[in-house]
Order: sequence, then C-alpha cells, then structure tokens
Amino acid sequence: MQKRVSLKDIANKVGVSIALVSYVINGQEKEKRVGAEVVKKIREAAEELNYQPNQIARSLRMKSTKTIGLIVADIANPFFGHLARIIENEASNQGYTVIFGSSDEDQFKSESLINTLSNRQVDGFIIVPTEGTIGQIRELAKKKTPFVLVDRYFPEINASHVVLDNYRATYDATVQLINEGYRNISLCAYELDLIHMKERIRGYREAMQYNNLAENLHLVEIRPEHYKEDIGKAFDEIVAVQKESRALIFATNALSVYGLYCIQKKSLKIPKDIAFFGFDGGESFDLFDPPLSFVQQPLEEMGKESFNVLLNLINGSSKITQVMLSPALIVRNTVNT
Amino acid sequence: MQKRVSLKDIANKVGVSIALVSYVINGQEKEKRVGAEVVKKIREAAEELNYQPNQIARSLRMKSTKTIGLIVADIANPFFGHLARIIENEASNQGYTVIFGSSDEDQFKSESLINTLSNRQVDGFIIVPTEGTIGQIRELAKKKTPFVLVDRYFPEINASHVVLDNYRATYDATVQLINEGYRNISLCAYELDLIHMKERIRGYREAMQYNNLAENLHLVEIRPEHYKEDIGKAFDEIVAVQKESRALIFATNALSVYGLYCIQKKSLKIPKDIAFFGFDGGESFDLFDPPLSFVQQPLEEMGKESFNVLLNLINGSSKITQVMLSPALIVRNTVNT
DNA sequence: TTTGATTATTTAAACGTTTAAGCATATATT
DNA sequence: AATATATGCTTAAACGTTTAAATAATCAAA
Repeated sequence: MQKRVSLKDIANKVGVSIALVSYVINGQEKEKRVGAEVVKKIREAAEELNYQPNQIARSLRMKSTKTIGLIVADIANPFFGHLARIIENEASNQGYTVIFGSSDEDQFKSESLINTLSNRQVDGFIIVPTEGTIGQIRELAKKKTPFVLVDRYFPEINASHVVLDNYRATYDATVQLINEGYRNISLCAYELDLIHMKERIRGYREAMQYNNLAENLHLVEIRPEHYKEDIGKAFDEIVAVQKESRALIFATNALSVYGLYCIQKKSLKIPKDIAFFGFDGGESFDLFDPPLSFVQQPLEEMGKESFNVLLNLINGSSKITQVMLSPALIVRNTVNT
Repeated sequence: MQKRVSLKDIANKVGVSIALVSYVINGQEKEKRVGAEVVKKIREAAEELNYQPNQIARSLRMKSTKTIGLIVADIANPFFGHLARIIENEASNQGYTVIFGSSDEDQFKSESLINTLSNRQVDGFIIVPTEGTIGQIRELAKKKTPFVLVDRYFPEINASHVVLDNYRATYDATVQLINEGYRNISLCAYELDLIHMKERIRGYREAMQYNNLAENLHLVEIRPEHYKEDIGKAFDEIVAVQKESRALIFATNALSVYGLYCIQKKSLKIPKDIAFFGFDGGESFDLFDPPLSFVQQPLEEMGKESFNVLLNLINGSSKITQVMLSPALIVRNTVNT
C-alpha cells in the first residue's frame, strides 16, 4: 500500500494550514471565508495529488462511520442475498456502506457478529434475528444502538421492525387452496420458536378452522437440522393417509424446494396428485410445468423500508416504527386453469 | 448511541496511565512488565465496565482496518452469494470483516465502489472485475493495493487471480455430449469481452474442431441486456434448422435457467428432443426430471483460495499467485442412462 | 488616530488507540 | 559505596481528520 496523500500534504504544497484545506475540501470556503486565491490553489493541489479523504480518521473524529452492519441468517440464501442487495443499493444512495455477516441461525455467531460490528463502530444494524438472541437484541436497545429487525422480530421487545404479515401469507394461501376445492391441506413448517414461523402456522390453522376443516388440520413440523429426513417422513405419511384432495403448503423457500424434490422423487404430479403452494419465488417455481404457486414477499419494500427506518434512528429519531408488509399470492397451478 | 467506555475510563477508574491499560488489554503485560496487582485491577475494571476496543481508533493508529472489500457483480446472484459466504467465513476465521458491494457489471459503479472502499481503508480487495474496468485494476496495482481477482481476470495485467479453468469446462462438456452421440451441439454464451467468456467459447470451439464437427459449430452469442429476446430467437433457429441430435450448452447459470424456461415453453423434452448442459449448479437442475447435467465450479476452493492469496499480499508478500481451478462435470441426463 | 468590524488565516484540541522513550525506584553487582 | 540492572509506571507523539477559538491583517467608521 502506497502512502496516501493527506490534508497535510496539500497544506504543505500550497503553504497554508491544514484547517484551510479541510474547509475547502468540505465545501465550507464560504462560511469560513477562505480567500478566493487560496481556494483555487487548494483545489488544484488536491486534484493534482489526487487527494482522497481518509474515512477512518474522519469517522474517529466525527463519531460516525457512515457504515451499517447487516446480519442475516445466510447471505448465500437467495432470499437474504436479494434483501442484502436492496439494502446495499439504498445504503449506497444515502452515502452508507454495508458490512455484512451471516449468523447461520446460531445465537453464538450472532453475538460475535454484533460485537465485532459494534467495535467497528457501525452507525446502526439491520438484523434478521435468530432463535435465542432476544438477550442480544435487548442489550442493543439498552445501549441505544440504532437497529431494525427484519423478517422476524420479538414481540416481547418494543423495537423497530419490518416484517411480512406472515399470518396473512399462510391464511390466504390456505383459503386459496380451499377455494380451489382442496380439503386435505397440510402445512410444512419449521419447528422454531420465532414469531414469523409461529404466525405462519397460526395463519394456516385459523384458515382451516374458520372453514370447518379443523379435523383435516395436518401440521408437519420439521426440525431444521433434520429437514431432509423429516420432510421425507412427512411425505410417506401424507401419501399413506390422505388419499385425495391433497395439498401441501410450505412455510419457507428451502422447505419448498426440498419438498419439490421429494414430489419428483415420488413421481407425484402437481397439481393432479397433490397441490403445491410454496414460499418466496425462486427459479424452479417458474420452470415447473405447470408453473407453481407461491407466496411472494415484497422484498423491495422490505429492504428499502428497513434501511429508511434505520436511517431515521441513526439521525436521532427515537420513534419506534413497526411495519408489516402484505404478501402477494402468485397463483398458477390450480386445477381450474 | 450511549457513550462507549474507553481505555481512559479504565485508566481513571484504576488510577493508572492509559498506556498501562493498553498493554494489559493487549496481553503485553509480561513484555511491558506491568505489576501483577495492577494487571488484576485493570482486568477487573475492564470487565466491570464491559470495555470493548474501538476498532476505528485502532485502525487509524495501526494503519490496518482488518477489513477487506469484496466487489462482486451482484450479491443477489446465488453464485456470488455463495462465494461471498465462503469468503466471509474465511475472513472471519482470520479476524477480518467484509464490506461488500455489487458492481452490476457496470464500470462506473465499479469505480465508485473501489473508491468508496479505498477511502474506508480496506486492507485489500477481492474483485470480480467487470468489462471496461481494466484501468481501475491497473490503478490498484500501481498503488500497490493488495487485491485478488476472482472468477475473471485480465490477461494483460500481471496480478493475482483465482479462476475456473473455463476452457476445460466447456471443452469437457462438449466432449461429453459428443461421446453421448450428439452432433448438433450449440453453445449459448454472452457477447462479452471478458476472458472467462472468451475461454468458454474457445473450449467449445476447439472441442468441436478436434472432433471433426467444425461444420456443426453453432455459437449463439447473447447480448447481456437482451438475453431473453436473444435466447428466444436462438431457440427458434435451432428448432428450425437442426432436426436431430440436438444439444445445447449454456455458458452461465443465468443463461441456463432462462434456457430451461424456453425449453419448457416450447414443450421440448430433455434429453429426448434436446440435450442440456448447464453451468453452475442450482436447485432447478436437481428438480428436473431427469436431473440435469452441468459444469460445477469448485466454489469452496475459489473462495478460500482467493482470501488466502489476498491475506498473503496484505501481509506484505509481493508474490503474484494465479490459480486456475478445475471444473467438475455433473453428468446426469444422458440418453444412455 | 483610535476603535470596531470584517476578512483571512493559524493554532490547538479532540476522537481512542499504540508504543517508543523517559523517569523513578528498588535490587543486584562490583 | 558506587554503579549497573531490573522493575514499574508515565509521558507524549502519532495516525488524519474536524472545528472552536485565537490571532493577524485589512478596511471602514468615528
């Protein structure tokens, strides 16, 4: 790394003090009444030396890094990748950069990430919180660190969040299937103590109950670490027990994709043998023949909104903003079409 | 943001100088001969006040931020998302954090990203370079900024890189299809002035020539901004002209996925009507019936290797390391199976 | 011709670290 | 007893900015 040029270098070259150079570089030559001649010389010297400000020094002095920390479950997961991309764009438009980390749904990794990023003095966090991290989030709130939770949140904590209306997502999907004539509708969800999952389960459950299908309620709870095994078992059971009017709703994208894989393996046809309702888009859903139905999350809104809420907090607002975004049903493989 | 505790706070509490506290915090109490009693007091105070070092201040002083900049084409693209994830892990293991940015294959965004991250004093870069950015890369080299190019590189620049053996990837895929008995083999690639694409095209071309199929050579060049239109046209042409023994190789994942979409739309059956060879894995390839063949990139190696090469450069090595990784063919939908 | 205001510039502290150098004091060596 | 060495701690500069305050120079008003 070659030595970078600093304000001092410009000051020396022009023969003025560092302060003047700083004023000019920051466009404060008017307020600070810098002489026209000097302004010109400083500008030229900066240009000539190709001066680039040292953000680290500036951050130290200003106590603001113009950097946010983004903690997702896994950046390799396209859902979070997309979200990250949208947040990155929004941040960049506002002069912020993003440091990211993947928690892997592990509370210890989450804790270590929060610490690392805090020590790097990020101005705020956007966090997809993981099971068991409620204490960490509480701690952030206690320290008055600006942060926004996305995708999931803790109802016990009064903090800003931007999430999907998960209840409505599965409720609507279930009703859609009921309207299409299905009766044996199962929901495949993670066994997870996080509100978004609980809500998705509740949406399904209530939709079934309100439509007098309580006795057909069939909730398949999948252990995240054994999802392949558990989904496999669930299929065996469904195929053995339900003989007709079968439909399957998946509560996450990963579950949907592996579910599809099983459906293929068992040579079941969608929607003839079993109807399918996935979560989040994905290339496979379009490629299927016929294309598959799924719950679509408003990712763009989710990303933009979460950054903007965070920005407000960073700028000193203490208003807590809780946003619940509406899902959209992309309905395609109905028996009727 | 609550005021964070600094070395000074600890020093005041214990009643010693800041220097002593720094020594103890950094585990230098032996070398710097700090009294046992004082060490204990400082440790206790640090614990009690929950001291967390300010990395920004440390960075300024040490001229090292323990941060790297990662510039990919698009973090939302699962290929880059995975790569980012692997790099993130590797970096984290070595005490580094990652600031990322997506260039969108746009040279101006790339330039602005490089500048922003440089000003944030990243210790080095991992870059997936974009068309037209050779000047920016040259500039980095000139300034002796540590960097590693991944996925693509510029043969004109003597710098470290970690890439796939792209020539072999398409060469092997082509030969595989020839061995399966296909004769009318087309390659669908981007019209792009980047070495990885050129090499993929060359691999296909030479495989055809060496097997006396030069007259069947059919290269479909897709304009990145009009890929849907161009792929559509290509299909019309292929279906119209080639009547039998048809096979299609795609030079990137995105092309593969949209290609699949077209194949579905045209109700072509794989491999009966047309054989398929994709690039990079992807959930859809497994879900297809029968599962699809593709060229697999050693992502794990690519990520780890690129970070380690970068780390060497950061640590002062001036050795240029150029790594070419071998692709693997995942062969599945052959006519023979 | 002093005073006051205006204009242009410098000084210096601060942000939170790290670390070389200096300064006491105690202990060991001759 | 004088000197050398070891021990324990402090001082202060440095990293590259920002910015309030001080200073100096110029000019206008009285």
